Amino acid sequence: MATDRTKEAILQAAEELFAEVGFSASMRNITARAGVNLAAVNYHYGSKDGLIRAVLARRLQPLNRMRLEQLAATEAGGNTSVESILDAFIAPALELSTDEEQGGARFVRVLARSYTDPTESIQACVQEQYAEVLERFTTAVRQVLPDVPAEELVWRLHFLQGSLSYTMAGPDAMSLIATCPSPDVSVPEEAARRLVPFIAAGLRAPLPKGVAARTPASSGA
Amino acid sequence: MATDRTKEAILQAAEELFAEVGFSASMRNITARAGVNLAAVNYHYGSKDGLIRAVLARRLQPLNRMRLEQLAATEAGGNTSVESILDAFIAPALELSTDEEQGGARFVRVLARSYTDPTESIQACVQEQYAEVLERFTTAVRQVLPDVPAEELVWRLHFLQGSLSYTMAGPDAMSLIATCPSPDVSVPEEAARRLVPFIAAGLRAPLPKGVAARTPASSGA
DNA sequence: GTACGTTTCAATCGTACGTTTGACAAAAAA
DNA sequence: TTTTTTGTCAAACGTACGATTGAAACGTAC
Repeated sequence: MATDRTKEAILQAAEELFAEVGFSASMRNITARAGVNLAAVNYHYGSKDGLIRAVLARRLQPLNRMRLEQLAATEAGGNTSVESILDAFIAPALELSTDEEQGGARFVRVLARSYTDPTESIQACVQEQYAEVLERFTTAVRQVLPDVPAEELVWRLHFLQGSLSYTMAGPDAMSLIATCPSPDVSVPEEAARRLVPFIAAGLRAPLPKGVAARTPASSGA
Repeated sequence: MATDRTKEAILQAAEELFAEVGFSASMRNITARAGVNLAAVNYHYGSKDGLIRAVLARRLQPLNRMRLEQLAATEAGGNTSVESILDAFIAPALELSTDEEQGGARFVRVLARSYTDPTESIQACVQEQYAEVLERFTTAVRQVLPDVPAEELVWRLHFLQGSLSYTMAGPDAMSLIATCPSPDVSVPEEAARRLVPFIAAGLRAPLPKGVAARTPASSGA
């Protein structure tokens, strides 16, 4: 069907422009780049909001599926190190970000933008896609690090999410140093390779004052 | 002068709305909340862009000054732990975020938003304000952790920045878990208290593969 | 009190936005 | 063939935006 090409072209153009200028990219810009009519967006996706959700869901769904699969494979293989669990979370994002046939680094930037965007529907979409993954990984890490309370673990996984999204969000944010060798964020591989040990150490960090450690017996109540 | 009240009211209203709905808040909303005329923004700040920069600069300038002062005091006192340096970076932000007479938690959210905003002038403003602080803290941490290469250190400080901004960006992003006790991000104190040990451990983490450790003698070339 | 720079105000400018419409063609179904 | 569905298209809709204007009100110095 010719309609599939139109729908795909819109997704592609939208993804590109969302990465370049953010979600405020106009539908006129998007449809112009896609080479389709302006009304096609509302016809195929109902609204601009629907388009944004479609752009996110197209990549997030396979990404999160891969994360869960790799986590399951890791657990089945008996590898219960923090690094292997973290790798199951980060590596699929890395693969996606280096696969140009998929969104490539482009979509990772879109994803990062979506995390801090105030728009309600974007937040809802991201949360919906992310909820299951976060829950699964929280319980997985909890088993490996039984001394860390559940609440603290959630915090730390959020710190991971923050570092990941901010780092991927764009070269602009990180090219602010003249005196130091500025890191090249355009290669997500580089970021992930450095991020994993950093986060692994953070997850193992001693608890902050006032947060009670959990003894292996008191996990119930 | 009565003009000071107008200028202040605009800053206040803008800060509030930027925290609530992002920088896309309209000038009509801002001036309506401030109880001033629409044209006052362009009169006092030249443009909406100028207003955004003014909102950021008003808080960032004192904040960064305090960070540098506290860092200098820490170094003068001979306390050269990673935690004390990190504290000099985070604690002033925390104090600002708990001081309701200053921006309070509100501004921290605005600040977090500014980090990931794609708008060029916002990026430029943040980078300008942040450059000196980042450089100073990089060299400070480098002295405490001489084995970590400069480039790696820049990466890790960016991870810190990412975690901080994402965590503060909004309660929405973090209230996505039903099964776990959801963290309360509306209290930045809470976030900072948990963030410091996390980041400190990350800074001390073993280097990723492929990143050569720096021997104390080979720091030159 | 008059003159002058500063600040406020209502009104309006032009532009860009997301969305809708109705005509039209092409394919599918009857 | 007729009917219906599906998709595309140019044009326009109403709204909201940032910015500007010129006149009015203010404070201040002479």
